[in-house]
Amino acid sequence: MASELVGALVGWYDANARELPWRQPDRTAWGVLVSEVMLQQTPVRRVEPVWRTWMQRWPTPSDLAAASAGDAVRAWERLGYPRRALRLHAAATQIRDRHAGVVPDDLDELRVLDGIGEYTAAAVATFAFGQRHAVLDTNVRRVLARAVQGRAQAAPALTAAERATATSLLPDDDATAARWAIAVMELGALVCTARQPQCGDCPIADRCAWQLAGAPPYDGPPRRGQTWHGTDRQVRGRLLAVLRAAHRPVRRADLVRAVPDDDLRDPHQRDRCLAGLVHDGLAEPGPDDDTYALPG
DNA sequence: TACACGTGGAT
DNA sequence: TATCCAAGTGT
Repeated sequence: MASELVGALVGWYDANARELPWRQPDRTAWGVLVSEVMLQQTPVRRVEPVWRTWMQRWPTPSDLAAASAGDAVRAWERLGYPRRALRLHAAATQIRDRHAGVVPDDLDELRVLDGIGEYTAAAVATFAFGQRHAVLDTNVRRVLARAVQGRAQAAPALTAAERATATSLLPDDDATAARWAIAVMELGALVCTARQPQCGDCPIADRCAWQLAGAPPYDGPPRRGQTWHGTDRQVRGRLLAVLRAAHRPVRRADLVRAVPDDDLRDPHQRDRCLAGLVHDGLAEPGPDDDTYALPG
């Protein structure tokens, strides 16, 4: 029965998968790794053009490692969460120094690279190297929550039970498991979506536990919404946008102009955020202590 | 475990 | 307009 599920989903994927550059036959493991980091919390449409430019400029980990961290942050453009650019740069350096510039194909070796967590390590091992791993991202968790568990959405945090379910569904051989993994994720991205699932287009709707239960609404613990307006995150973003746009050190007065007092939640917010950016390695103070720039 | 961390499109 | 959501990770 599980094999029927696999066949239905893999067949659907072959007919409906998006053509993305990191899925092309000429893709590299590095390209897959870069795509996975960029796609963390950022939609495909916004990643694609940045990924193309990035890969043209830095076609191998060693190429990126030879650049400055600031160049990486600037090339990250407006994908968001710019610490990912810093970590990707650090991972490239680690790949150059510890793996002779070759992206490792071992799950545990991938997992300890900067910015590579449980999901991304499994994704690279699976999509770039065709291995057999449970790949649990938000899409897969939602599909399994519905199709297997019969619930409208997954729990707020990944559970051991979900890992066990995903592992139990994995086809035996590596190649099929890898195709299954990408197929489930694509179904979650295109059909079994969070807001308005297109169950009429779903290849497994007839055996979906959630559909068979009458599509009951979510009854788990509420998800905390992301706060935004007036937060440090917003102020950090505005400060960093100024540093990114400038190609020389920026005076404090220019940062004050970008984030005026009236926009602050408290009088110390701007200084606190600036210090936070410096602490995170996203900004560096100049020798005079009156200028800031992206890291060199 | 819960929270911090950017940005922009969709509803 | 406000809220939700998008291929998560680090602390």
